[in-house]
Amino acid sequence: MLKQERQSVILREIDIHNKVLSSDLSIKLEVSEDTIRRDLNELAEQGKITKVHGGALSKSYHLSSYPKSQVYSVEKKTKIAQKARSLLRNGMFILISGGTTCREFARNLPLDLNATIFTISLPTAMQLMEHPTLEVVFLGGKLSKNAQLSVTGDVLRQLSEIRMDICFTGLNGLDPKKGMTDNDWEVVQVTKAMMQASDQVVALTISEKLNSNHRMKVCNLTQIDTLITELDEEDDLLLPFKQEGLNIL
Amino acid sequence: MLKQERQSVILREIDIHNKVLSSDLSIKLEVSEDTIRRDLNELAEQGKITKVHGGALSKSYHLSSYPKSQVYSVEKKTKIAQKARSLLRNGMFILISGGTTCREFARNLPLDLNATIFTISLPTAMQLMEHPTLEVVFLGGKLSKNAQLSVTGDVLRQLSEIRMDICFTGLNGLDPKKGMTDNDWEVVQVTKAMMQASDQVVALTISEKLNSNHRMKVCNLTQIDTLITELDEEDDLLLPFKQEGLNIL
DNA sequence: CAAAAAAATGCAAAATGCTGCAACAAAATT
DNA sequence: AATTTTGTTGCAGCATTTTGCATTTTTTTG
Repeated sequence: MLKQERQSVILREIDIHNKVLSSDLSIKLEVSEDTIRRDLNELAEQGKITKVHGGALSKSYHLSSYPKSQVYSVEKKTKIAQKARSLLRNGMFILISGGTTCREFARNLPLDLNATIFTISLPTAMQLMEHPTLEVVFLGGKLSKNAQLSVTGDVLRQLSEIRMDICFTGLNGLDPKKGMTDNDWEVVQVTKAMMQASDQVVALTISEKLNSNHRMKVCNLTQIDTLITELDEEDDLLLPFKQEGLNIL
Repeated sequence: MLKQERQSVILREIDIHNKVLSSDLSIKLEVSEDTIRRDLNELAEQGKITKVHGGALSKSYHLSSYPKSQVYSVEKKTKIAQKARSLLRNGMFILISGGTTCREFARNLPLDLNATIFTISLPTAMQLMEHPTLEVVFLGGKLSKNAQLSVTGDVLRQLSEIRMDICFTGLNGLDPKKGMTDNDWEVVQVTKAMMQASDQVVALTISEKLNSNHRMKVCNLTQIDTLITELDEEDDLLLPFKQEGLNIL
């Protein structure tokens, strides 16, 4: 086996498992550990991996700066939640997605609301469990660790089989021209499906996320019915969205 | 396990819980406490954590986020969780149900376990999301407010369509003659289905629940393979169960 | 203050890494 | 074709790192 072959095997291995052990590779590739070490040194010099005692790690393996998930801008989100309450009616079938804004909304639902709420987000579901009267249905599937919501498996099928009155969704970026955008592919897919499943789509977002863009497109503005931010209805920032036909609260 | 991996795991733990105990980490990571102490010292020197007597704390927040107080008999349940670890293997498909004992089990899973875990319990799922390597699948459905788990709808069907290696379930009453009993009809149904779906059934319970009975029957003792309590294997309380053929841990 | 828990220290065993060297193969040169 | 050059590999010997254990010291707790 050629050196390059070996090294690409090593890189692939690291890509998959985030780590390799010299001893494992030695056996698997049938060369001495010295050779493996030399390979690892070369790859490390090229900056492709991080060499450590006993093997090597993927460069992206540094969870050290793991972003702490805390709810920021709580006041704004509470304000949004309170505006959104005006859209609720007893007997509705409501879809609520994930994110801290939706969670805040879930926390602020009227205590006397009688409705059936579907969700795909674990934290949102936990929040909804505290409500006295709501029926809560969780649409299950494989859970994404980042977003803490169901992203694959049955979710898309399940969403295609239900019809909801209204869908409340958070978002990452909203632009008058480019529409709603996000940077997590799985989240994009499932958000699209949620919108499809609902008669009415309501976007909840703090104003910071207006006029910002991300890699992947979720939908055009035309697919959103109502936009709720913490801003006053007449705020200039909202004008472009109003002109595109969105209902602003 | 490589040193760097271990340290990443430690950092992650601290990020999530804001604190770690050397003794916990020693057990979870299967190294001596000396090694853990050395790791903590290194991380502290790098300024990433704050070392304290008995473990370490996050630099930013000095309060624990995990409401241990809500779980009663934590020590017993931790002991059970640790015994249960011996049944786990990499690559397994594992079903974990709800209840505080199961949650404690979920909290104590080995940090290097690679497995796919299915659950129907919201709190268990939340706990599992904190694990670095596990795949987590939530079996959705209408959520029971009492038990905080999926009880109807698709759950029973979904459970009938999968085959798990092992099922860990908590329980409310276990009697040598009357078998496993509970007092929530929906929970009984879904527990039955979970047992059906698994090759092996493991019951986790604190000893208080032994020899107590409830209204509805879940199953006979013969349908349980292993019983794990906080008691010593030789405890007299366990004798009747051993005689019925249960494997005791 | 005394007992228990945790930490520090020193030490030894094991694992891993490094260096120089020789064997060998492939490519380049004469 | 023969020789030189270059690169790769495995090995032996030595250095370094890591880890666990025994012992002593420090801290915590009642």
